[in-house]
Amino acid sequence: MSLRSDYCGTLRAGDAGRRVSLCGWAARRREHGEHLAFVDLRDHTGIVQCVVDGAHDIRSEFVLRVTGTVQPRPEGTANPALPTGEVEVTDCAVEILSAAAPPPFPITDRTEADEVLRLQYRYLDLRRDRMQRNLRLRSRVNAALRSAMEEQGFVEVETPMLVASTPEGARDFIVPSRLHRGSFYALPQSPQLFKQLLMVGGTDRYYQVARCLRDEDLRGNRQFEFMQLDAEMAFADAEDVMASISAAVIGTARAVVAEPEAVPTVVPRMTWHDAMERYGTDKPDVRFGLELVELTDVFAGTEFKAFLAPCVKGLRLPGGGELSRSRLDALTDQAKGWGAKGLVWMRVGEGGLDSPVARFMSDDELKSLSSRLGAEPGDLLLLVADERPVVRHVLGLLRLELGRPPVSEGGLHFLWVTEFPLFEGLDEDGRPIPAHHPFTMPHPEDADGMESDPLSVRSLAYDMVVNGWELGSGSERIHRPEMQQRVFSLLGIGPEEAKARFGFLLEAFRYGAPPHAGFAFGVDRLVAVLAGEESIREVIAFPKTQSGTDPLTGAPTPADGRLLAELGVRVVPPDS
RNA sequence: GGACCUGUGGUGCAGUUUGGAGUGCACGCCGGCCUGUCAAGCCGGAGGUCGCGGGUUCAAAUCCCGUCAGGUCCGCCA
Repeated sequence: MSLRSDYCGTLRAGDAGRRVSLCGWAARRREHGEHLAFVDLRDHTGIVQCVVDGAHDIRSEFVLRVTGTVQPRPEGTANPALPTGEVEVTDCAVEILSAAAPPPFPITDRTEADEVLRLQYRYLDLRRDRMQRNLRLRSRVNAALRSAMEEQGFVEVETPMLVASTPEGARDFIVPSRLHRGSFYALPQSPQLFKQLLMVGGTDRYYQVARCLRDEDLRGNRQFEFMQLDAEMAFADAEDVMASISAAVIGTARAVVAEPEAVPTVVPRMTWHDAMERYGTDKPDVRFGLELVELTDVFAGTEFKAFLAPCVKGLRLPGGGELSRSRLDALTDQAKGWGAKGLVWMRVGEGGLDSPVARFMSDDELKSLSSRLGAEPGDLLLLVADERPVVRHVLGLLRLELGRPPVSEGGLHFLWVTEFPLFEGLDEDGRPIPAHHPFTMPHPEDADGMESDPLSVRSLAYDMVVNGWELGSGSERIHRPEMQQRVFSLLGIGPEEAKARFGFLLEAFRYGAPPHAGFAFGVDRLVAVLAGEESIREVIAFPKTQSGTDPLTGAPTPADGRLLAELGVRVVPPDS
């Protein structure tokens, strides 16, 4: 007989009478004297109660094989809290497969141990229901994504991990070459250039569940290494890509969530401009209101000097009049930290607005700002005046601070943000800075003004957002040398530099590049949102801490001196 | 690079504002009792560098300075 006949959590009343062999960990032990004890045996499917004659040698987390008979529990002893609660395993022979030291923290979802401790003993942390659920959800998401892409005729092609460093974008992780001393590989930030080469290579529809690496500061939803569903389509435009990606993401979400019918079938769209004006961010969380309201015109001729600014916006927090003065001061400090010169707050009372600055404003101004914001007694109004980008940024962050629900609440609100600007600003030399990468196609309606008014040119780039998280982004690519040349010259990239940086791609494009467009989105983030987790660390088996260390393995570690010598690498010690 | 929060037996917390004996709660651990429990119960016990270093003080978990680790966020992430 094999070690195991059934999984612990699967036994039901219908199994009564069966002789079974179960394997798992001793989750709990309840002794009732020498000859009766209950052992809760746990595996990834759940827990089942085993009735044993003496359990004194069994300790928490011992690995057991229990052979016994499934029986209905005696009248009145069923446990409705357990899926297996109507049965128990009796007449048990218990075999201790492995003893176990007491775990450093309880293996239960009931309490949450410190995260460093969890990471240090990740193999114990992973035994918990929550983590098993998350790992299995992730596996199903990967499978569903792959099958959605395959069904649409996409072909998975693997691209190299050791690639040439290109100076754009994030900081590269680099790997020294032993055979070419002094030269380095970079680990890929994304397969961007390779997938465009695959388009030239006639692949037509490419996808890859690809590991990407970026040496930038970590966050709750950012790790050094992360997984992207990367895709590119030949003879396709932005619409084709958005349709394919929407189908894959919606299909996947519906395949794995508890209530598939609650997942919207269509992904709504919002322009970048709308998102910035109404939500102050390019990844709006549309699950709640608190939208930003335009007030610039209200204060066009105001006596209140601070509001004689290029932009004034406000938001209304219903019922926010309750906020204490110290909380308002804290919000003001926060707003200043985010770059605002100040924050104007107004409590809406029955008789009017209560605010330290109300007396500097005319009755007309107070009246129109109230009606514009829809102020009701008991509300709090928050106003910021500054350059437009600052106002959006600060109020956008305040909005999240005051209203953002946990990521698991309010359902899944997917959103396409479209018509991103091609350039995000000007550098010191007055040259435009690309918002995406330099192969992004300008919006055809705006391309004429590219040289005269670059900052007003939209691009054919689009982001997918869910519940305020940027899931991923993509664009239609430039495939014609003339257009690529125009963008490069705007960016001040001469032919020599272009050749040095992307020569192989430009060379490839000389040999017949199909029009193409693509997308890439973060699988870790999608899984986290689907799992209702605020941090992608909860859906990664072995993540790193915010400072990029792994408490389990101790990575990163100093390199062996002989190895360094072989690579021709010398370490400069940190300043002492 | 910056702001804020956290660090107290194995675990999760309280104690820190207003300095006065390592004081408390729950879990776990060890031993004993217990034949229907299921977060079992009862009795007993062990277990502490209050993150670390310095300072103030008669006296520091508590106040001050520094530092380390972790987290959240801003910057950064084409």
